[in-house]
Amino acid sequence: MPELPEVETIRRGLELLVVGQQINSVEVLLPKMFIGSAEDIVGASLVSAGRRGKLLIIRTSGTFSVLIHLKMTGQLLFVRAGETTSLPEKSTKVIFTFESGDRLFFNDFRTFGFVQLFEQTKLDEHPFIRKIGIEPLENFFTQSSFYALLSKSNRSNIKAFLLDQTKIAGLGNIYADEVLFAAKILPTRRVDSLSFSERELLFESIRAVLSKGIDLRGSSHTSYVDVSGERGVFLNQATVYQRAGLPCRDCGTLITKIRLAGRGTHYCPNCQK
DNA sequence: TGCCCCCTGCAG
DNA sequence: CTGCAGGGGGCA
Repeated sequence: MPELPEVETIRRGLELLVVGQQINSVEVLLPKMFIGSAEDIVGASLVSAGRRGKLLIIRTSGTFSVLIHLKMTGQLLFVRAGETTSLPEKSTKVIFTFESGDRLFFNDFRTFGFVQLFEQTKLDEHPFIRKIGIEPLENFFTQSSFYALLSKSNRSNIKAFLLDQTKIAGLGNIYADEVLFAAKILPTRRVDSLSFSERELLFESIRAVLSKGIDLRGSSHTSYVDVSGERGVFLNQATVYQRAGLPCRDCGTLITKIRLAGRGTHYCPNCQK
């Protein structure tokens, strides 16, 4: 499931492989997943690949930018002109073909994701972008800004807080569980019960775990791959996610799994307090 | 604030 | 064959 580290890995791939290319055609195979008129970007060149939380924002030389959300099972796959490929396949929903003959395939078997064309001068007014919270790896994500956010959510549990994209952008279920293990905090803890030192360690853990996720090119639990089709290796080092019933890497206690905030939630009942 | 829904593949 | 996987919108 693409979270911040996976989307960032894809963004870097797009920057390397498709930025600078001119769009020759856009083939939409499932209309509900493409918001806007494909012809509006034909002939435009891609000028940058950005990211806000889990949303990719590709700017073009024309009027429209291309927003892409991968949700649960979206993939963006780049194929060079003339390269042998099994694509498109049945999960392929949109195909971008460039002037060079290179192609970018948007695959999504559960069809939760979307591609949307949006006027670039109005991006700040985009209803979804407006709601996205602070970028945890940017410099303006400071301890004081984090504490201010926490103080506005006293009654929620810390796991739900971390998953809320309107507060901190980019954490999903995998990284939320991993962050809480790193911070030695139980996912069920109420925000207002966290001590100052716990808040401090939580702040550091968010940045450390997400950075490590990017370094390891993301998590490939099910369908995540980068634009070159490579899987990420973060989960090889996961401490709790998908490790229910296995011994904690630190203390050997068996990892527990519960359901919280509508998500499978994994933690070490000994290391996390 | 929490639960259901969108949808499909696959584990049990 | 049922239920789980979970990002995010919508609703009570």
